[in-house]
Amino acid sequence: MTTPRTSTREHILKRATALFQGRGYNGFSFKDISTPMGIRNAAVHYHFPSKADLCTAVIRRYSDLLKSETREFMELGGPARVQLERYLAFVRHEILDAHCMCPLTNVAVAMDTLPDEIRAEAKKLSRDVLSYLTRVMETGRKQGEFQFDCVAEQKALSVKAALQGAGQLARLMGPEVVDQVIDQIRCDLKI
Amino acid sequence: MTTPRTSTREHILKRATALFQGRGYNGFSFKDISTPMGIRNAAVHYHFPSKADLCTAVIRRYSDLLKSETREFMELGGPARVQLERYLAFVRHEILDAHCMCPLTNVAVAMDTLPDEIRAEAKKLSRDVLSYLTRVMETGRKQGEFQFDCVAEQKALSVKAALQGAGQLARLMGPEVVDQVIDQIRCDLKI
DNA sequence: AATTCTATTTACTTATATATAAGTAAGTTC
DNA sequence: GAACTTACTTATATATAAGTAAATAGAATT
Repeated sequence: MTTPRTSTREHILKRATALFQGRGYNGFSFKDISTPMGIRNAAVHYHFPSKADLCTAVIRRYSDLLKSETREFMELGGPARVQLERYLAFVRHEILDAHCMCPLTNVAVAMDTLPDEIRAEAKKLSRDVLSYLTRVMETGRKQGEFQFDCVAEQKALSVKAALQGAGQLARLMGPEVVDQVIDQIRCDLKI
Repeated sequence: MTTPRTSTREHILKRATALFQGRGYNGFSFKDISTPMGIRNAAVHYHFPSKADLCTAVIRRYSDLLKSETREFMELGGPARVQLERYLAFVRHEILDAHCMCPLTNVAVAMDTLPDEIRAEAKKLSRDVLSYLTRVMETGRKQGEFQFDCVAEQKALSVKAALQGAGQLARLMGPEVVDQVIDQIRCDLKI
């Protein structure tokens, strides 16, 4: 072959991401990855011995992406509003352009059918996302950018929950749902 | 057998409901229903020819349950706060006691892998739930029970989205999440 | 008492899943 | 240029899925 070998692994990971986030753990098979790529199932197994390995890598990758998106703020601070908008744009893109759910949704749904590794990786991700959003909320309130009662952690949790739900309702009721929920989040924060 | 035959169908439906809402469409098989019931797969197929039929019935059943829970209010009106609390208690029970997701979540996640019938049934359900919640929000605001800006429909959508998300995050982060999100919903409505 | 209907089992089929073993061509290292 | 590694392939094992056809047991009907 003349194609550079190193890209195959990354290519598999990209397809697996789209499938895992798009259909859930039990909604796709190795064939859905290998056939469109023009390779064999066994080639996928070569790079990722088991489906658990593959999906763990998918979640870890998502986690890394999120960390690199948020690192700046976590280290330097800055306006919370900008950070929130950045996060909302990221979620919006995932739902509307990539037609993907948050991995947390897919893990939660199939929870009882999943290997431990995947559950653990998703729990880690959920803590990271929530601690990030909590800090955004805290900072935003302290700097007078947002207004809300109750604990910042609880507000962050509710925002995350609403966004996950929005992704699901969008599939059933249409894409406009996403912007409506995002708008309501802003509205409830008095932005 | 001496067991009354008419109950088998209902028993299947109950197990299928727990499995569908608990693991998603692609997360269970006929065996998961038949084996614990001490019957054969074929017996399940007798009552529900295909998995699509079975799951459509599950969603329809949920829909009927919801309708009977909400009919009173939709016909007679009354305090919106009472209705909202009733709905919240229903959702809370589903998540914490039955360990079930909303069927809308499970349909949305597996959307691309599902037969049309199921999708159609879920779309119907989503319209029903949203029109009910929208009316609760409208009535609540009109009667001065709730306070919120923006359109009632949008508020209803956001509440529903947050509750769906809460069910997912609860599996990853613990059951307390549900009450936190519910509390925030009340808080944002100034209840 | 014979017949018919209902619910169910037995015994399959077809399809697909994840995974592994064994082999190989091409590149890489010493 | 021999040994080794990378990135695959073919072939196959094992299991599980959804679904069906035919036989049958018990209940209800005539």
